[in-house]
Amino acid sequence: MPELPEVEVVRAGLERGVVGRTIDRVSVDHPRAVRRHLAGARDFEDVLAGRTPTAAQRRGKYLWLPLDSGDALTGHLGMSGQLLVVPPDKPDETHLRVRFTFTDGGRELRFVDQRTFGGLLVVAGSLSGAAAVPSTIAHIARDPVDPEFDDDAFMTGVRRRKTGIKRALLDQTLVSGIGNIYADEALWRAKLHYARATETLTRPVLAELLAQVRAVLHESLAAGGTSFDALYVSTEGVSGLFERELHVYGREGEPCDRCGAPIRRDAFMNRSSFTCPRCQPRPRNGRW
DNA sequence: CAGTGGCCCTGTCTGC
DNA sequence: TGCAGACAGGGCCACT
Repeated sequence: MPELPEVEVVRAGLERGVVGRTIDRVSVDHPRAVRRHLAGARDFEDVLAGRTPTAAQRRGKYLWLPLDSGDALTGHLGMSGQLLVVPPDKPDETHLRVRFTFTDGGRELRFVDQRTFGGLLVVAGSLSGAAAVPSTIAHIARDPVDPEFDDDAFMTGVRRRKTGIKRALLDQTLVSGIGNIYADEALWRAKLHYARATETLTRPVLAELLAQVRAVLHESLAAGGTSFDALYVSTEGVSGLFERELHVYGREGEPCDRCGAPIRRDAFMNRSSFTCPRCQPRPRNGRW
């Protein structure tokens, strides 16, 4: 559920709450949370003790903290991951997976994850250049709010695909940060059906879609992200307020805010797609 | 090679 | 009441 706006809220919280503080001890309570750290949970704990995060970075839905050692603590929240900065005497969360304490004795960093789709790992010495990203994230495209995002390359890339537009929006190697919620919202705003064939979309249509993607991401950021339940919260445990501004996602049967037609839910890629059947007519033969 | 679909995981909700 | 099944879904990986 955390998509770009939610992950950005967490990144900002890490910048405020963790950067510049020296890690004292790390304890992994659930090995699956560090399964991508191939050297194992014990190594994860050992290599982080005594290290100091120097920044909090994000690309798409990935987060990383460059460390004074030159390594990077990298993470993904998956479906239900939370990074909380809380007082040490706060009772442990039910799904606490990793705990970080700091040498100043102040607030702890806790990785909490009910469904364990998320995870943390340390990527060794991969941050030499100023713009470098950890090697495990190198295949992820820039996101639409990144100043260096290449609009032309995105439009060319979409038109070269042979698939539906929503699949393209969800492909993190083409454009990152967009998940099921914001894909549906941006497509509704652009009046495009999710199955529209990518090769039929003109550059002006794609430019408009990209503008709507950016609009919905920025509006959600301003609202602190979208929280359907307690699964997405900021580092301070605060929910976002953007759910009340959603036009289609999760609104099956409710009237479209533009035309009044009841919102439709379709099965799509083992999940759901929400559309207005009138504003976003289903293309024939994947075309129009 | 690109595109597609199955799977991982747990809590909540619905229907028999 | 109890239990099975559906659903939530990002990303990885196997398969076509």
